[in-house]
Amino acid sequence: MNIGDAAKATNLSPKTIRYYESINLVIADRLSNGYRDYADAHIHKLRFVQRARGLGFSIEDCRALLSLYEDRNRASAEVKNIAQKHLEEIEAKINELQDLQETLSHLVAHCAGDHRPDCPIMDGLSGTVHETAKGTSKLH
Amino acid sequence: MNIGDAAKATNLSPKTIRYYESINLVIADRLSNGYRDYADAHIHKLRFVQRARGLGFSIEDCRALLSLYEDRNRASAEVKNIAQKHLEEIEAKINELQDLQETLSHLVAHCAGDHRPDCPIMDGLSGTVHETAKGTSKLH
DNA sequence: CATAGGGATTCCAGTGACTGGAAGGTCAAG
DNA sequence: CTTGACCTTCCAGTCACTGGAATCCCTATG
Repeated sequence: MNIGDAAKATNLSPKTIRYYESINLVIADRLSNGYRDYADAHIHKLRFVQRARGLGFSIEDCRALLSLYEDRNRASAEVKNIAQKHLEEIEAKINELQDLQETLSHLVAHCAGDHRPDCPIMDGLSGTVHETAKGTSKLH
Repeated sequence: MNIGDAAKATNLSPKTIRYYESINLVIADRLSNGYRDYADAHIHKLRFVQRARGLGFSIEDCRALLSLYEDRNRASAEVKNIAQKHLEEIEAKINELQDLQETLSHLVAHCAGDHRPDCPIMDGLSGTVHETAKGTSKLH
């Protein structure tokens, strides 16, 4: 199975599959013409990574999860540990974004949004206005 | 005022301030020795950008907002438009993350997390298990 | 006056996870 | 034999910085 078919089978792009190989995540065999060759085991690994990425795991998490996936003697505790950490990061980010949402939606709600220059959003950004007791939020 | 003091006054790093200048966002004057020189107007702009970034606006949004900030004849509608779009992106991302959180927290909750290899998280990632009717989520 | 330090300057490279595009090799069909 | 669809590699760009190297400038002290 060549890379195009592997792409269809995994819902990844050929580019992404080549990228995964370049970082030694999933390495295909090669045919005599230099083309990559994908067997079922490769497809399973790629689909595994595709799902893990879809759940927001980083590539390094995927690498760790993949090696646990291949390990018949793994402890589920190791898997759970990775997933738990990731879940906490997601929850932290949700909280961050909800804070931003709250601040922004208030500003937006109070802006007339007409031809006049007066604008509570601008006032908020320029510090004209008393800040809410949040501390400056940082994304990422 | 040189860049170190400007950094303290704006809660940005000198690196970041130089970066902002390199992308023509906030351009300082120069002293005869080549040092950047920051006047009050520069500091106000930098603080404005710092707050906007803190609310998650992209640099390009900041650029647009800054030019509206400087425009005495702006229409608040333009500001609101930018903020509204950004707010919608934030809300979309919150929804995405909440979907992930739900899926992940279920998987994590059902994993024993002990020395045994059996693991519902792994089952979920390997596609062993029936998927919930969500469609594959994509992060960005 | 030499020197030591703490600034400042520029430029290059790296981050994460791809994606786009160029230049070229391979294969099956007509 | 040509066409077109595929494959290969490599380089560059994304976003918003951040780290680090090499060099320069300013002030204070011995």
